[in-house]
Amino acid sequence: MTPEELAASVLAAVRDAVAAGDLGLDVSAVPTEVTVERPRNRNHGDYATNVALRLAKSAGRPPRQVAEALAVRLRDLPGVAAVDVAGPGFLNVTLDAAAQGELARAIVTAGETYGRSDTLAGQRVNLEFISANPTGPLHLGHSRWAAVGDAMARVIEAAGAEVTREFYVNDRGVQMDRFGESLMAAAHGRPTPTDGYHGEYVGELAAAIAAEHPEYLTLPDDEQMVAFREAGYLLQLAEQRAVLDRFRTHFDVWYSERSLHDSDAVERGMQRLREQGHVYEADHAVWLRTTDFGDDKDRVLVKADGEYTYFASDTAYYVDKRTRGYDVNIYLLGADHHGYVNRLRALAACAGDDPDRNIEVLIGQLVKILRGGEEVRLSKRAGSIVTLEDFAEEAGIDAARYTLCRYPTDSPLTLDIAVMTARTQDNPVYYVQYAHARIASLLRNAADLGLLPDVTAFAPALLSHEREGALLGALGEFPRVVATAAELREPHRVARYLEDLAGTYHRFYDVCRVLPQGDEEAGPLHSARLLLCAATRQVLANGLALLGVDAPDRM
RNA sequence: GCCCCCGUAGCUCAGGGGAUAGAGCAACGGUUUCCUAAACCGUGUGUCGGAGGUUCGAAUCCUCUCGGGGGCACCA
Repeated sequence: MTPEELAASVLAAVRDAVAAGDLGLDVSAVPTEVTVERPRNRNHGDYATNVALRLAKSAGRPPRQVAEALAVRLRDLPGVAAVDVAGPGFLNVTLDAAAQGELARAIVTAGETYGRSDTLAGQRVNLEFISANPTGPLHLGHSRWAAVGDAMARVIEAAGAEVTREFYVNDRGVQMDRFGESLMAAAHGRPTPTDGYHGEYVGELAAAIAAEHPEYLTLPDDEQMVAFREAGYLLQLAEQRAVLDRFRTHFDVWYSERSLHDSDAVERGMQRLREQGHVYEADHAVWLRTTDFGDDKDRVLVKADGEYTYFASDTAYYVDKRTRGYDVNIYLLGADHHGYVNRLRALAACAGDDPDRNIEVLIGQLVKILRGGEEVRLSKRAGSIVTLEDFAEEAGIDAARYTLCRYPTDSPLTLDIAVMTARTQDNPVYYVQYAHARIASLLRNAADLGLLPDVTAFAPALLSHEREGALLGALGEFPRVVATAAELREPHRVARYLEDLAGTYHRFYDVCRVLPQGDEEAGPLHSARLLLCAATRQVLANGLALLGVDAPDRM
């Protein structure tokens, strides 16, 4: 029996009790769902629900009395061994071993689909992340979004939504020109202009472009800057894609800011806002009255000189996403962009949308990096940067992705490069991967003995050991963990769950011998445990896949 | 000045109203004739920054406050 099935049964018991008049409640007071959780303390049964405590007030009865009325009904359920009323009014449910053990069969049968749900079914989600300027290499800050954003996309998909991963290419504006000027200066051996880009990559890029196109060097300055800018842009963009590709983060859409302007998307976006009545002119500029929706000041769309602002691009881009049919538009931004939250939400409202439903701006705190106890500053312009490429190579892709994914993004992350690289054996990713490899090895050994996990010849009631119960309980949590991670946009929950599951497995393994020893004949318990191991391997693999981390068969 | 994030064990951090607040690391000690010891077991630590409030119940929600970090543009 899965926790979901039990929750449904508890809900049915509530309905039944209400219908029978046992709770003094009207049918309308029946909750739409009840929570069934695994108590930390095993003395509190396999599952516990607080539904009686929640209903007590409106029922006007002591919680324990409500609980008793429900307990009577739950005790009759097939698979339920015991129901106790405990503490202030908790219902503690103990399953019989067979009902619990059935889960192993269900998981092995479901295979790669175990953990998926329809929690977010029907939603079309656009998930935008990284969106770095194509003016330099991706750095460690981008790495966090590369890992988290990709995992988030996988998790949301697992919950049944349709997800488009999108990278917005900021290929227009002043920064691009500064980039072009910096390349041109470097190609001539001149010092980097004020506000230009530093760093070795600028010189390397300039040299590569000059070698490929020596004729650029004799162009008039204006044309030359453009030539260098465009060549540098294409090279940088290609490099970013290649680096992300190796990091296993793939985008469905690379959306160019220029293309917004080349099409009539910007004008269409403006039109949409005008129709909604939030656009006005003042001081020769065109403004959007974002203060109508909680922004602390209005924003300029068209500057007095007639140029569109970056915010105008944002507006057009948002409207374009909506036009492409995305109900939920998620922006994963760094903390340095947190000032954008209100204006983006206001923008959605100005476009006539619901900012609580159509747009979600998630702010991720920045990553600090320590090297030798000193903070390494990250800046494309400063030149002293840890690139995504270097980081992934130094730490390994699995360790890099996993480490970046296992923390909530609203907490600042401090990574010591030395810890990531020199002490990799302490990294939780290896703990989880090791559990997978251990089971894979066990399954190989079993196959050598002619034993294969078999869902047809499976005796679930034999899985009655305490550690088997703990393991089954942990396995049953997986679908809810994934669904919650998807709803809250918190993929780190999957990582934390896997660490817990790996530990639970290791403790099971330590006590419960799976394969026959010596000349011992293989019996039903061996088979049952083997299937339990196969189920665990499946969940570990499914979970690691959600994080984009390998599940190795050997370590 | 206004806004956002954080404050939990010696360190790094989990804990989206539930029962006695957890894990890893670090320290000390133990476990292997047989399935991967990258594992497991044991020993100790907490004014959950502080003060109020909400309620059957608060680390969790609300208000205030202290401390740390980040952000404010007709820049991108």
